[in-house]
Amino acid sequence: MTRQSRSGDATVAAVRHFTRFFTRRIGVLRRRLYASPFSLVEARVLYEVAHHPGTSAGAVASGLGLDPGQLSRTLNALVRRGLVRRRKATGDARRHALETTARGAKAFAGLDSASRAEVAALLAPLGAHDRDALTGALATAERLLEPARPAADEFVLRSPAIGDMGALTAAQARLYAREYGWNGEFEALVAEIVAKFIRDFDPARERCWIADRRGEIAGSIFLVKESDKVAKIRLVYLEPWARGVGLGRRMLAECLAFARACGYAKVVLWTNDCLVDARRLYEKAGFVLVESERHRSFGKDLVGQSWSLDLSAR
Amino acid sequence: MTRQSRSGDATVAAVRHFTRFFTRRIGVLRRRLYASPFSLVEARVLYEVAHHPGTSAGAVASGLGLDPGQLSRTLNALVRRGLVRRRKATGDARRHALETTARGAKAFAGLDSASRAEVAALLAPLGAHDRDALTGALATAERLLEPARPAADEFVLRSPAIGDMGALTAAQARLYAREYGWNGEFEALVAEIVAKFIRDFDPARERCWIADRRGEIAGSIFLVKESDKVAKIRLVYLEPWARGVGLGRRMLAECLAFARACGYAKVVLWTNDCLVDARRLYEKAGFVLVESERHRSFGKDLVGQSWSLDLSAR
DNA sequence: CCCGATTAGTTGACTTTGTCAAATATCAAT
DNA sequence: ATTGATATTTGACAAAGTCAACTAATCGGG
Repeated sequence: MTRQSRSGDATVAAVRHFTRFFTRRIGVLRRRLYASPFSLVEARVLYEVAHHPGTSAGAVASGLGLDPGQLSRTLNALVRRGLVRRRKATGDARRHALETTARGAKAFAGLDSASRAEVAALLAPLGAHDRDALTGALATAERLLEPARPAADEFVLRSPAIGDMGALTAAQARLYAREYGWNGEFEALVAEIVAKFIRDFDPARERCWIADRRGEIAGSIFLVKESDKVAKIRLVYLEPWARGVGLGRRMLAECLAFARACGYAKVVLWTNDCLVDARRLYEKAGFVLVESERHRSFGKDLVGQSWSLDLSAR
Repeated sequence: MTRQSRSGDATVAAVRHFTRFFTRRIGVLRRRLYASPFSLVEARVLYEVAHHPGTSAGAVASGLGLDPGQLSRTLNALVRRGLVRRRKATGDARRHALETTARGAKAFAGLDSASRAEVAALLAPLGAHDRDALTGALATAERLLEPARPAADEFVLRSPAIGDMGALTAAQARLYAREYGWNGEFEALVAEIVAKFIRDFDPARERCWIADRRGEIAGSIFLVKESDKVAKIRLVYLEPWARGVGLGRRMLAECLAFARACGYAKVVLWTNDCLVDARRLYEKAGFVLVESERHRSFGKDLVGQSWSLDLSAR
């Protein structure tokens, strides 16, 4: 997937290249639509109205990037054909609430499934792995091109698949390298931890959760067995773009629920004091700081912290 | 980045979602062009002619996905304005060779740099890491959407950056899982090997090459020290889409040249007999099979092979 | 409650883009 | 030279996109 820091120019070139490529590729997809009785814009408007019943013309126009005038005319055509209804909106008489008629909904369903089939045909030659890779790549591209915070409900907590351990290693190594300047030593440490996790995995008492958004890894948390009564949380991380939507809390809660269900009496973890957000998370969950010691690791002077949570209390 | 096998439907939905997103995003970029005296199609045609001097109308039309008629008129407009020249092509009098005039080249340069600046502005909020991630993601997406074999000269051999070891681990684990059904044990092994490589790295006598195509990892090869006189090749792999363009040979050659320069007398490697392509590569480079033994690893019954190359001979 | 400024949407008058079929000029091969 | 293909142009439109003027409602003070 990645990378050696390239110049800004190279990225600009890559984006322009992709834009040209995709314009051509989309062009092909678009043209196909002409087997239907709808023009491309009509189909897009129908899609928008079908997906957001009750929207206003303005919302549709800005959602599709269309000129309000053009949209008005397109809507007229759809209304004339009995596919879309304009209804008085509640409160503001300037705007109309738009919705599809029964006929419009049916026409849209036809269009939609045709479009789906077309894309499915495009993807037919790809194997499962390539599909997953494509899904993730598109999610990454969109996230980076669109400066908007993802919604909490887009994240799924799932167990790891093959390759995820390596991907996690890469993600964490890169994250801490750019945020704190840690060196390859940290990547080696993570690689050793995940290798050990795979080798000694006890499915009944250990688990790993991957936070996944549209096929892109957003974070992780591991629970491993230290002894019969003590579990240890490891490799907690969250991509910066996935922070601030309560995902960390959710992951920790999931992890602790599992620890309780396993009958552990205590959960411990080790972290560094520079990871402020994570520390706050542990405190809120009831963890207490047990020990703190200076150490030199990953090319930096750090302060390691041991935290502990008593599960038998409560 | 990644993934847990999702249904075909989910990928279709992801592609459709991205198409809508990108259509809107491109729309914004396109409109900006209108500050110039060129229409969008004129600009695109000018771009194509400037980049491929001497092309024919047909080539431009199919390259941009334009109707030949539309293109003909657009060319007329550009010729009328003195920006493009039609010249008799050598051999075939039906087609004209197209090229920009001096004025056309100048106009194009202005457009081009404006477009570059615009994309650069779009990317301005991104840090180096995000830029690299975007570059790689776009390369992945394009590769998967366009069924065309990459050209040999697009691949660069470079040394690893932070995160590459984890990414390699993921890539190899996934590759061998889908091609040969190997399980997580293999991923653990790779993670251990890369961890050890980082920890014990001897820059004078060891090296790792990453094959990189447009920010996407396409393969790897490692040379590590076994003893003063013996080096070992490890973790050789090549993505299926990067095969068949002589890249494997190039990587092995690079690696062996380095081994020679280091003064090693012998290079050894261990592989499995099911990796047929790799074996052929080693044979061609002069390696001889030293030993072969059955073993059970990665959830499969395999035949391991030790190969050796004497560097002192020759 | 009224008044000016804003906002949502419509309409008219365009230009640009995209489509399709027919026409013209070669070319390649018998 | 004739025939069937290929490259490009032209004509006639349909669809998409732009821009400014216009209508009707709403909002935020006085």
